[in-house]
Amino acid sequence: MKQKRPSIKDIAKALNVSITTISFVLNGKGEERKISKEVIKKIEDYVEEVNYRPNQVAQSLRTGKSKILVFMVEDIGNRFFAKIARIIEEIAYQKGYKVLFCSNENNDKRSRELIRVFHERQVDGFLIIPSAGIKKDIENLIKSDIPVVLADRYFEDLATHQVVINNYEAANKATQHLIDNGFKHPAFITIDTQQIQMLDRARGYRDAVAAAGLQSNILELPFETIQSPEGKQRITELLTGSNEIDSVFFSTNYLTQTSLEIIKDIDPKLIYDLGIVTFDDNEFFKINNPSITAVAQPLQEMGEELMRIMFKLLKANGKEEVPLMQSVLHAELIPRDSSKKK
Amino acid sequence: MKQKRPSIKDIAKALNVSITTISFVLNGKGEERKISKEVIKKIEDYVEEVNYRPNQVAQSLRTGKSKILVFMVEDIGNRFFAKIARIIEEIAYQKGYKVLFCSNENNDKRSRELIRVFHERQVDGFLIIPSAGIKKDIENLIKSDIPVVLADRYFEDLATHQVVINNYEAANKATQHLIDNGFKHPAFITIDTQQIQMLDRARGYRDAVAAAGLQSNILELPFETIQSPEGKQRITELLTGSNEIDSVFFSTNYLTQTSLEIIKDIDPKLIYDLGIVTFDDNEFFKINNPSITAVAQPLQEMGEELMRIMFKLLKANGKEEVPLMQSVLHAELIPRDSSKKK
DNA sequence: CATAAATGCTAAAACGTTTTACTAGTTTTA
DNA sequence: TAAAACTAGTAAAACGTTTTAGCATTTATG
Repeated sequence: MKQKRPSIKDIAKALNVSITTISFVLNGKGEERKISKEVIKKIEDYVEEVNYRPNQVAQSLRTGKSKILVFMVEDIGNRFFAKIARIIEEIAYQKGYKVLFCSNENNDKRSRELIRVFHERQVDGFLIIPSAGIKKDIENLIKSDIPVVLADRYFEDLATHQVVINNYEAANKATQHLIDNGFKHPAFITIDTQQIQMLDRARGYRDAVAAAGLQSNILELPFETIQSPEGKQRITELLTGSNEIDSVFFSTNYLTQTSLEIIKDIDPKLIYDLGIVTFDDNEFFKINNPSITAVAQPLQEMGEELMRIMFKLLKANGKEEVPLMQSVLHAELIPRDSSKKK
Repeated sequence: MKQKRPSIKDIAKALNVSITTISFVLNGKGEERKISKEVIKKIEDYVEEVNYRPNQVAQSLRTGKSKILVFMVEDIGNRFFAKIARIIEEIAYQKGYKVLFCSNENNDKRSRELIRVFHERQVDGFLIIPSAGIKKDIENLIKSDIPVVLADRYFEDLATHQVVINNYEAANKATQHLIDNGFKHPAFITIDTQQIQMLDRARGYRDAVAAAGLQSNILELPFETIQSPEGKQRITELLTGSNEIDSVFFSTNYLTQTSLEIIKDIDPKLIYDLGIVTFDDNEFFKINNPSITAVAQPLQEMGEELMRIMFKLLKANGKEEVPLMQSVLHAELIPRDSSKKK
């Protein structure tokens, strides 16, 4: 038979003390509240014996804290986000927090909905990789005094705690790397978005080709079309068209993935001729033939930094004013075979 | 200024009705409880106006339901689990449930800890990819009348609701496929575990080589050593040793990943000679040179089936007896270049 | 020796819901 | 026309905690 978990009340009855006393003891305030050693011992022993665990829902209702954080990403099925998620989970658990993950599909409506739902659920903090159009919502969230840390991207003229990488510099170097290796016509394939990290990467590319006196060649694909025939068509056109592209820099992992497929479809040998650099590293890029040069984001560091900031905010507890915490981490170019001039 | 969210009590005061009435109306019991049209309208309008949202924590405390499910996997950073997670998340959200993901690292102690923590948090159901030694804990969990569905693996002589694939058959066919393609010495690399899905895969392999009158050659690596020099050493030995291995069947994705690296290290050309088949597909296997033959698990279907069962259990609500629901889905062999005899 | 302070505890309110049991008035039934 | 049944609600308990305010005793202080 399923038997009810003991509550603080049951313990009180069994030990003939008040629930107040028990609560104090359980929360380590026994000494402070001058509860005698014997009573403390008695309570602790009994709690141990019946394996009492406080009901966290009741605690949440009373204290307004849930010990739950939310990590909102584009797609938890995507390696980049999943890896960070794993790191965040680990750190959170060590501190007694749980993490709810959710995917916004880069969609503003969905982001809004998710923020609303979790706000209602009294989560203690938000770690958000925001879609482009939810600046207002983020602002409101922050106004309601709940800890919010943005990752990967941010909003211009909205002061937020955030952890990003040096996108401009990294993209600039990556393009430079292609140029240094003798490529004369590096193209840039990216998604059509106003997200700042993508704009920065594009700027990095443009400045690098301009500095080298080369011509810039950018293909911007709408997010939705990437997997579609239309998107594939446009990539194919760029690669086989009349302009003499000799190398490509991809702004993000899923573009690379799709494009590598297309490149293989066009001609299995093409990949040996084309210079390739991609944003976001992947175990398989190392294995691939040829191995793929990548800009590796410091996932571990990003997760740690995000949580460091989050815990600072949680500690401050909306009481004291905290200075803005904004970290810019460094992504590292990992040169491999795909960017060597053949 | 941060202002308190309105509670049901505030509404009651504003409209001069009782909180009971409001609760009934909000829960769609207005008609049933004979609340007049006017009052219903009045309440609904006001609720809309002040954008009232019930406090879910309070609801949980009162009803004992949290509308939160847990999906426990080995490692949420692993593609296989992350993809299923995404599918589960999607279905859950549609039904108003949230999903907490957690990684047990294939570790019993950690699994236990996680189960305990979430049980305390009153989650409504568990979707679990269990580590090998937590049979007892799963049993207890089920006894406490909370919905539990296992995925990917199960326990012998413990009747659980579960969704698995036809591991034996799939492994058998995969090995057969190598043999059919002319490989005479297929090896099997797997992890050293008592997990049933791995044992089934091993059986599938053994039976296939035996049926063909070939010799079986199995390398079992402890889970912890896979990324370590020791593990790499043993894989290297198998591949370069005196026994004339001409092909390998990998039992799981992370083994393949590590091994492909090793193969590349041994000799970049080796991969073109070696026959390779792996369990678990990956976007990059299609792209790889040569493309890698894989046994693809039906992720979408697995997620859907898991949730179908979970919702059945949630609906039954521990009241009515539900028949055991056990699904065996079919993994599909996707032949690619790596298993063609050269 | 009277008062003040410290000691060791407890009663009860509060968090925001759901739900059971009830009520006062109106309508129907026999 | 008295009793039964219905209508349109409401009061209050309960879920399991935390926390404020307070209450007897005992000990210290002047």
